[in-house]
Amino acid sequence: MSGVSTGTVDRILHNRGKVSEEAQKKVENVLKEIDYHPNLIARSLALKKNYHFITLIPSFAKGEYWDKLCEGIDKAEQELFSYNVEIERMCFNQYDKSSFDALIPRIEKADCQGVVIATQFRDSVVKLAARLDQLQIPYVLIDAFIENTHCVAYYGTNSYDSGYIAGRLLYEQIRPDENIAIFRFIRKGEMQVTQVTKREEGFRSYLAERNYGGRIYSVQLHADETEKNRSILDAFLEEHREVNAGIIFNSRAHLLGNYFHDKGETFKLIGYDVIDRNVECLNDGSITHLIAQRPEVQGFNCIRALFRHLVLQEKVEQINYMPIDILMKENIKYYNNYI
Amino acid sequence: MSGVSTGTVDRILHNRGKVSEEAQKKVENVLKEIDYHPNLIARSLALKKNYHFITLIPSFAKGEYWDKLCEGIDKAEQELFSYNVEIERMCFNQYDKSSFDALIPRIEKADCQGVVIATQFRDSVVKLAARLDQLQIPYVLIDAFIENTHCVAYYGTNSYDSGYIAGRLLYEQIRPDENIAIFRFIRKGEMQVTQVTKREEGFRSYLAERNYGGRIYSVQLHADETEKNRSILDAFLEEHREVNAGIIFNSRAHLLGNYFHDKGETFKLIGYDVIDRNVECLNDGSITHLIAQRPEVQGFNCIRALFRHLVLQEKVEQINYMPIDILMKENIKYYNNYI
DNA sequence: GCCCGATGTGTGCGCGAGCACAATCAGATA
DNA sequence: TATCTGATTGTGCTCGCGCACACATCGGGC
Repeated sequence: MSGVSTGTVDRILHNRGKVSEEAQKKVENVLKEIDYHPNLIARSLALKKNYHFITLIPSFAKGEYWDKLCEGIDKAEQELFSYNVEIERMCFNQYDKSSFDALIPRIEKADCQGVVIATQFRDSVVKLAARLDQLQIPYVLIDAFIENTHCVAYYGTNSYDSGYIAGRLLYEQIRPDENIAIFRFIRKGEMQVTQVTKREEGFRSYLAERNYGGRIYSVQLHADETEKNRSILDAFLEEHREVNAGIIFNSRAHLLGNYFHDKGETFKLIGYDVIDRNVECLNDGSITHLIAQRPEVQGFNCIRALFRHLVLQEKVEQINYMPIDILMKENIKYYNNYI
Repeated sequence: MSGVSTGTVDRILHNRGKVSEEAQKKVENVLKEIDYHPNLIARSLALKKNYHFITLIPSFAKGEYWDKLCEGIDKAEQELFSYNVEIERMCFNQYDKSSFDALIPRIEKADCQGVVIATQFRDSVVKLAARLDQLQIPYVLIDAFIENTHCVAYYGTNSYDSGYIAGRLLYEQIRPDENIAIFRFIRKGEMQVTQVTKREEGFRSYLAERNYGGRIYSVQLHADETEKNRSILDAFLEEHREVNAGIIFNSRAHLLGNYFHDKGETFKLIGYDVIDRNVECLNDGSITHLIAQRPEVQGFNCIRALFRHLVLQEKVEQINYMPIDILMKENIKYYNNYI
């Protein structure tokens, strides 16, 4: 259209220089005129580049949070198959920082084009991020945002606000001076996750703003010790017969739900995360509300962010707070994986 | 790999016949061995087909439901640009069936490959669907599912259940015998939408199951007549001072929210749809809950369904109920357009 | 022995881009 | 005038696939 060869147009599009001003002008005019946009499909075909992404997330069992997140990653991988995007999944033990650290050298050697990182271990992530910055490998963070990094994108919820909402949900179910319980599961060697701390802060803030006048008991339970927990709970409830509402800030609400269900007692319980076992409790009434985000969407978006950044070269929003979803028995069945 | 030419492989892949059994075997073995999947990108490039989709939705103002839905459609169009997908938007007047009917011949003449239809006018949609079935043009329904059609997909919410949930949300805020109000906006010539009827059924069912003992008043208001409504509401609230909770089953909750806000009165109000004006009310406290679905996701998915069906030739789930989202002041700000 | 159609099989082009390399041209230099 | 040089510009191949068309082989009818 402008009377020059495709080679010249190519030079202009990618401004590789070596083009006369005259040609430049002519071509630019035509580009504007026809509102030219490169055909990304043809480009991807011609480039024939392979994209190797690595995901670094905690290992998981079927139906758990990270399993659902992985579903989203799988979906993204399928969808991007024809763009030669391949995803390598590396898992670490979320209760063992060293298992995370051990993966760092493997990533450096892997010759990958992008990394998705679950931010369980803040310091290690900062270290890894710095290394990736050096290597100019883009990365995406899931779960908690970490300021000192140059991540391409972050996907997670605002923990404080999700706790704040939990505050409202519980508060609306009790009298303004009714005592409540916060349940905690401690596992040997497991440190308190920031996320959980922040949720609790938000929760307490809401109650404080409402001038809530009850007492908040803290009940310590032990992961994987059902019998011991049973007696702790029995003792607690015996001592505090007036307490019939509580909250737990991680995804283990089902352990409590099962306890109350077995006992045939109704208790207003709020928990986090739509994992299969929590959903069962929601359905049988032993959990009243779940606060959640869509892990599948989160996983999908992480991969897509890398893809958009690298392949489509679009600008990706850096901080992406996931919507905070409120699930009850009545709407859980429609909480499908719309990706 | 199997010693035959690409032409033969092509014949086998598309089973166009004219292939010896021997060649067939050899090629199939290799295909299995390398787990062959066609490169959709290259295919789409080679086919160089243009896809012309038409959307048939009500006309809208900025920030309204259908506007948001259109955002999703825009997004899909952008994303599918390189696949030569083009979308023509046809709008009708949602209060005038004839405006819908008038578009039917235009669609028939338009030589399109797919249609998205908002199901305001059931009979007309059935007629159009039958015509499209004849022409073998796939179509997707939004809003209400209509049984007698062969739509490729349907995206919408279950109206009954979304009303049922509203029942719970309101019930939890009142005493079990406290009187409440259902507000309705009547517009001249506007017929009651099925969706609204179903929501009310669900709502009443919930209360009935709870053995709710209060009275449910029905308050008739008039769209576009603010002054008249003000006096109707003044009169109603004067007569029924005990009523301070209510619901409205369409997206016009903001009209009531504004009324209560102006009056400086607190009233527990539940409404539908995250449209801009409802969000303002949620934020200033004049609406307590909104029940919603993500219109952007819905719009996006409709187009994507046609794309997947026609271009990717994937199987698309026919009935897709959208999640029923519960929005409050505290979580509305995170209700972004994650597509 | 020749032409015929039927049945298999192979070849070449192009979709829209990227990229390496070849070609052209004007002016400077020997 | 012939050669060289640097600045431009053009050409040709490739990516993986679809498709039209050319080609080869074989048996049957005249």
